[in-house]
Amino acid sequence: MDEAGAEDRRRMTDRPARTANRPARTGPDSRLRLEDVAARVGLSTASVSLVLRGAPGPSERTRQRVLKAAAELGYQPDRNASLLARRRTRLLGVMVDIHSPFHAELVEHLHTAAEAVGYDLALSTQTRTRDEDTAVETLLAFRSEALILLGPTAPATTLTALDRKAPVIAVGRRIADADLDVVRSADDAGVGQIVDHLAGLGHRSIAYIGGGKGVIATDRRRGYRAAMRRHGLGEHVRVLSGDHTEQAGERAARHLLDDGQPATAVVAFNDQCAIGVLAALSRAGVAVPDEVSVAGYDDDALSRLSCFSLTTVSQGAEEQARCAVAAAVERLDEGRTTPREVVLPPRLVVRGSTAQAPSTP
Amino acid sequence: MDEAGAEDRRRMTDRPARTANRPARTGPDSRLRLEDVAARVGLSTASVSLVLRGAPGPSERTRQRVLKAAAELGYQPDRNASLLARRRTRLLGVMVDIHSPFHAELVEHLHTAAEAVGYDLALSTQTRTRDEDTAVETLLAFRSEALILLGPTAPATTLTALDRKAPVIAVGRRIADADLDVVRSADDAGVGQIVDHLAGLGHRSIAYIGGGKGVIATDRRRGYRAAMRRHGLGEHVRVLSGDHTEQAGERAARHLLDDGQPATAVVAFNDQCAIGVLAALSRAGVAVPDEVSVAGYDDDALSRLSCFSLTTVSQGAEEQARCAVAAAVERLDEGRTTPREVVLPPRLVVRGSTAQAPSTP
DNA sequence: AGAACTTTTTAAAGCGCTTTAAGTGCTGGT
DNA sequence: ACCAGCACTTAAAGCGCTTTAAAAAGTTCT
Repeated sequence: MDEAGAEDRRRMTDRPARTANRPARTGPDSRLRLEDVAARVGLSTASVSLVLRGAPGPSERTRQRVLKAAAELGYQPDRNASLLARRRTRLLGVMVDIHSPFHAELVEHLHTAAEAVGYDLALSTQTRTRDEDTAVETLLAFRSEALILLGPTAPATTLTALDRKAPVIAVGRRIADADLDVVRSADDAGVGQIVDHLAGLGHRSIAYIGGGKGVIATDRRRGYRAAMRRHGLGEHVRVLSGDHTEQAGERAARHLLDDGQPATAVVAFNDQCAIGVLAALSRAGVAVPDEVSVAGYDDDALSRLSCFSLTTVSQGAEEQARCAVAAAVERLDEGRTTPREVVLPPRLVVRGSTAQAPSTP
Repeated sequence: MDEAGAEDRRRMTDRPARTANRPARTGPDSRLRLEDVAARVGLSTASVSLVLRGAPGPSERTRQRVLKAAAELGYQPDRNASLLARRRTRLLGVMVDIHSPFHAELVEHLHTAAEAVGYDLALSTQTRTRDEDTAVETLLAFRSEALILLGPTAPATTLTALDRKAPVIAVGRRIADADLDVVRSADDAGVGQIVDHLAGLGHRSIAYIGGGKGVIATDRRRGYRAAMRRHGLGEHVRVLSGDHTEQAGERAARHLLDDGQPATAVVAFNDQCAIGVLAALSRAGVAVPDEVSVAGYDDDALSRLSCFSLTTVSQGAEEQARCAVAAAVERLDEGRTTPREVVLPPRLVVRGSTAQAPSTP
């Protein structure tokens, strides 16, 4: 009875039953459909759909039979069709710079965070040959419901415009006057923690190597100044110009060495730059951390190398990822419409490049 | 006339015309449909579809009007719906380890290569918390037509099984006896080039630090042995055990130093390991490259740092990416069914860590 | 046994797009 | 006039799934 019913039903579809004569090696169009498994158990596609999504309704018996059949057939639902049918895609579009190790970490945590709330991730990368716009277009074409942009460089106006197509969550960059969600870490506080750490070790002459004039660089520099003053070291404030490169670090370090009054500690804009400092000091025969302490920022993979063992600041990728996903969910599922900025405290990572200030006899 | 027609047509759909009362801030379900732009110009969706895909048929006048309307409305096609309707997705699923800089480069080139042949990329990453299976499942759920797996670690049997669902192209790893496409670089030849380079600089005592017992490590070690023999340096062959880490490099380097007869050149399994060697040598006061030359493998970002300036071997990401996409296209569009292995020659990158062998007086 | 529910199951209408067969007008030839 | 032939256009049938309203099958209670 059951079987006969199944046969009839199959014949009702006007497409030939592909299941029967499927070639061993399947081409692009050879996948099983919901209907195939429905036919197998002699039920409607509706029931099968219900079971497969764990929706309430089907009886236990039906449930078992369907699951068994689906497993035997190796059925795999077509996400596209499914998403087209429900009105939602439950897809979060993530733009990353695939060359950035920090973004890599973020993506890792975004995955887990998104999964927890039943969302999927669509990844699109911006590279030297593929700009932000293209990446975002792709994300939109996949019908991402929200856009999580890691370190976007587009101007605030562009982002605001984009936000009208889908909620935008900018991660890692402070964005002035844009009407959108921002998740970032407190760069000033991060540098502040480094200065606290060094001051606690007895350092007084703590120099800073800046990172240029970007938003982030400005914040970090401000954090340095504020922390120095907080420790009553206002007169020791010393900012050298630099950028995010190793070369800048080397240059700045040489400047310091050539000076009459070298610092006992150097804080660099980021890890790359700090490594330049290390290189220059080592070349000059200055011992780190015995004579000079050095600190970076970002907790790059670099800073973990035993030959550097750099004290640095970690940006808390996991927390940022969680907040970004939470922000997206609030927008999509909880109807929040007013933009929100989340600023997270970074975390000091003490390694071997900082130590007690040399005793000044 | 035109306008009235448009009105009628719009009313024919039983969904309320969303275009009219769309909220300023669009929710997940607020996008324009093909029908909206069709209504705007008073044409059928079929014509609009034709125009938008640049298909032949529509007249120039129609073409212009449609394009104009689409632009004005800011229409963006729904990729999902579109892909569901054609039977193809033209999507290549790419599994990457998002933490790998080399994969990052590959992805970059995969993008351009895929675009050139009209394919799109779906990215899915494997991480510490997300295994290969999950990543591949995602790719399949998006209905990728082929799977490009970067550095897959799954056993050959698993990959072969997977290949029956969609053509699999394994990149970067030699896979014995699996019935699938492989694109990789010739690891043995790469190490051979390093040895050639060093031998050409007059080195005779060239030691090698192995990378364990993986497929790649085996190939590289074989390449070292073969090259040494080719240069008549068979009796100088010296393989130290190691792995892919900095620590292994340090350990091996200390071994060499403690030995009575240290080598004048050290070739490491990879860059990380080579950097461990550099660290150990520097600590021991041995000058690189004046006393000892050091070389790595992979052309990591690390090796480019000026403080290392490591001679190494680049794997030619671009070429590998091109070949991987080409392989996928052959499978999908040209009906190739027999597996093919593409082995590309790597490229020596000479930097500052290798130099003329010290004259032995 | 039949009413009044409750639990399961399903038919059918889409989702937004592509595609094909069938139109609809126009030429121009006879 | 009439028809063949051409250039466009479009109605309609899907793609594989979800969802809803309604039918079918079971229960329980008088």
